[in-house]
Amino acid sequence: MPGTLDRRVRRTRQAIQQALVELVLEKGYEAVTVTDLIDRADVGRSTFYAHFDGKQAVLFANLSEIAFLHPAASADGPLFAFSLAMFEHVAEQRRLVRALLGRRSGRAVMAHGEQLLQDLIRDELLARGARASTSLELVVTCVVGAFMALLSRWVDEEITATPAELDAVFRAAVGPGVQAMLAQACVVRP
Amino acid sequence: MPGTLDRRVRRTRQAIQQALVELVLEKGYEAVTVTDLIDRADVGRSTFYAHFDGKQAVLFANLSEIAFLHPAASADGPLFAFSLAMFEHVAEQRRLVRALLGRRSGRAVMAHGEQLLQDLIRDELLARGARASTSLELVVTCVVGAFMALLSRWVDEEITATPAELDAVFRAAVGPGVQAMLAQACVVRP
DNA sequence: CTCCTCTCGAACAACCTGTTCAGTTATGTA
DNA sequence: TACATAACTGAACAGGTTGTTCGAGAGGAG
Repeated sequence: MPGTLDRRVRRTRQAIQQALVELVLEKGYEAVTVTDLIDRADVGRSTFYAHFDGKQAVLFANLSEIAFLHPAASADGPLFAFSLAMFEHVAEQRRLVRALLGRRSGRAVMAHGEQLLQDLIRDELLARGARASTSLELVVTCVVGAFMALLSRWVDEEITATPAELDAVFRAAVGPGVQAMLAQACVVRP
Repeated sequence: MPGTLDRRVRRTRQAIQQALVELVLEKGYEAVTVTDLIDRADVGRSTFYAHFDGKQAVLFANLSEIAFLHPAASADGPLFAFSLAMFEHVAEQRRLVRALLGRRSGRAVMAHGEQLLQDLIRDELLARGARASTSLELVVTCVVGAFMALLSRWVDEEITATPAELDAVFRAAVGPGVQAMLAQACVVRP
């Protein structure tokens, strides 16, 4: 009995979450209605609202199940080592990620993803000797923006590339600048 | 008679566009309804639909009136010279830009803004000797992402900084990486 | 001043949301 | 297996939104 949950509950939630992914891929997030969702999932209206507050809640439920979006920051190894691994994981589940984070999904999810990445990158820079400041926050924002933009256009298939290529460009683009700033920050430190 | 338009038409459109800005700032784009809009603008429902297809059309109409979002690419001067000017213009009209491009607005507008910037930056890199390729497209995406992220968080007042500071961080973050790639590209060229 | 365009305002069907409730399953367990 | 319970059904509901229609009236252009 996985998750100590009633089998019916598992089945229902699974059906709804699956339906959302399909529908987002077909019509885009905005166009999906709760009615669409319960029709596709073949679930009663009242049942739906017993499990979720609305379609956005389903979206977040799906998002939180993507484990590789929560890696830990590291001070060792190359800068932004998370990048390649993340692109590779995304490649494996491109369909799902596309529905959740792609152009056709909602803005709230995008913001959620950015938040995760923001914390991750800030931690890594702090671990590498940067000191907390407005300036650091700005740099983190740049790096997050660059990565998310790459990810977005990739899953939406506006650009074709391998995870390795994406990783290479990402680090080539922001790496040197960030490295230079880190060097400065280290000089300032004792 | 500016714009060869009936004064009533001018008044109506102006009222509606103004109302959208106010309402987006108050409630966020998603929450604004056409009914809100016509109440605030004090305009008949049928009148509204005589001018716009829906609230998104109003948003785009507003967006297209922001002239400084359409600068020209240049091959002279420092890399990404548009940056400082753009941040300064935005600072002057922060309220408007926030309503249009901020976190509380719609995703479609964001995409529109990204598209403009994408063309601008690609042109600049091409003018500086880069050759068209998938790789260039990836780099452009990174730069656009970094800039838009900075802009977004700034107008939403998640971070406090002067245009000069933003410009400095933006160019420090992506400048070195892009310069390095341009240098490589130039070696390859005749 | 006159004509023509624009606006008004109400009314409309169609859709979506979120809630309720009585009746019907399906589950986990004793 | 039998049963108490939790979950699901399905329909109905009020409240809100959208986009359209129409005749009457007001305002501008010439």
